[in-house]
Amino acid sequence: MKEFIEYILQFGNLNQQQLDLISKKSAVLELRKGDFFSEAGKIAQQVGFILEGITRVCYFNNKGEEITKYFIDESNIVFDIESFDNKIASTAYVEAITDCKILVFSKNDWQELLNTIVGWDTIIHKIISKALLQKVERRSPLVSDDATTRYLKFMEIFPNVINRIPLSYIASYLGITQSSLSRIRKNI
Amino acid sequence: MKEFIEYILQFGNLNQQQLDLISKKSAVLELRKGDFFSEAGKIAQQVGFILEGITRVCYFNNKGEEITKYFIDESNIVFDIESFDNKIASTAYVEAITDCKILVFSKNDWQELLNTIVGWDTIIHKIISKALLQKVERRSPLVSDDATTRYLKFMEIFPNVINRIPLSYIASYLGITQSSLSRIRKNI
DNA sequence: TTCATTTTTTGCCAAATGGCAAATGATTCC
DNA sequence: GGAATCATTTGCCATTTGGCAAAAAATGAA
Repeated sequence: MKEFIEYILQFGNLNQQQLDLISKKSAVLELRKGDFFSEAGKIAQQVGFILEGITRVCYFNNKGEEITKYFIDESNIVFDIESFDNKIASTAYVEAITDCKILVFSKNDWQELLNTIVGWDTIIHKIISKALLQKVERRSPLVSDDATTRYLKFMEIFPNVINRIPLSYIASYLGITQSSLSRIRKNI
Repeated sequence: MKEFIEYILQFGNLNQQQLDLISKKSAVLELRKGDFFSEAGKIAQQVGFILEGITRVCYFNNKGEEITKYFIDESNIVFDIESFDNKIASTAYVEAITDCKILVFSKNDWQELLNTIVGWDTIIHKIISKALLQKVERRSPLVSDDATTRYLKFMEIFPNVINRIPLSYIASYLGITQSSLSRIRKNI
């Protein structure tokens, strides 16, 4: 919980009473490696904040290949706004790729916090904007660089992910095959 | 202006008086092909809405190559939030790649609208979230598909851009060389 | 430890893409 | 119209990456 409080206070001020209320509405969800936080085809029902572990957001392309869109690790929000806000089916899976502890808020509680805490909506908007911007920035280099450069940038962006997850997920994130990535690593 | 009113009313309701105020604060900026709407290294000073024409957001990578991150065309917002909000130097250029008419709001006027019009901030947040989501969705396929598929998807996403801009920009957006794109087109 | 399973590396060859330069085509300006 | 400029296509060959399958290494369970 402490991590989450710290996180949100970056984006605006809240008093102790407000923080307590937020705290009271949250729960800790424990996922085993391989469990799903949310699934494609279902409407997102909760907002999460990763306390421990790594998740990946993925989908299946039209060839049936599983594509990793990005990773979400400690101290980041895991949240499918589009599905949550618009009540439409999610297009991606969020899978725990290590054991995870995730702070979660249900849809109802989340809404209640928005209605109760003055300024909470502004903080949330800032958090969401930042998270989305981050995603854009993390995807862009993947397009224009060659595979080796992409891998080097990946290591910069996710230094604490590299040795904790299978190579295949990284390859799928980088848009290359596992074999190619293995060869690329050998040459570094 | 009509286009902009229509655009914002998708995201929330405003009365005539409010719309008039918004109208009054806007100006029309005309750019010639090749002109910059904003430049890397400078702090974004305005919010734009494209009435006519196409712009591209681009930057130079560490090899000195010019990379097109994405295109922004008619009826879309052109806005570097990160630079605008945080008063930090922009990391990208926004270049008109056809002659453009852009509705612009200065930083001051924009701020004034936020302070004056109740509910404007919520609408803006929705607009920004949507624009950012769109960017993420437009970048993702570029990573995991082969070049031909990327080009086909590009044509779906930007049907009215293809024949109005040079091939080289599209190639740079797709992350391939102009020659490769030319060959790919021949095979379709 | 030992066996089974999963993950990673490697070899082979095919296919895709890049780099460079020249040829062709289109546009603009005088 | 003609010259200059810019955009696109093409040829040639080098390099990168993919596809497939087998070997090697790492991990986990009994």
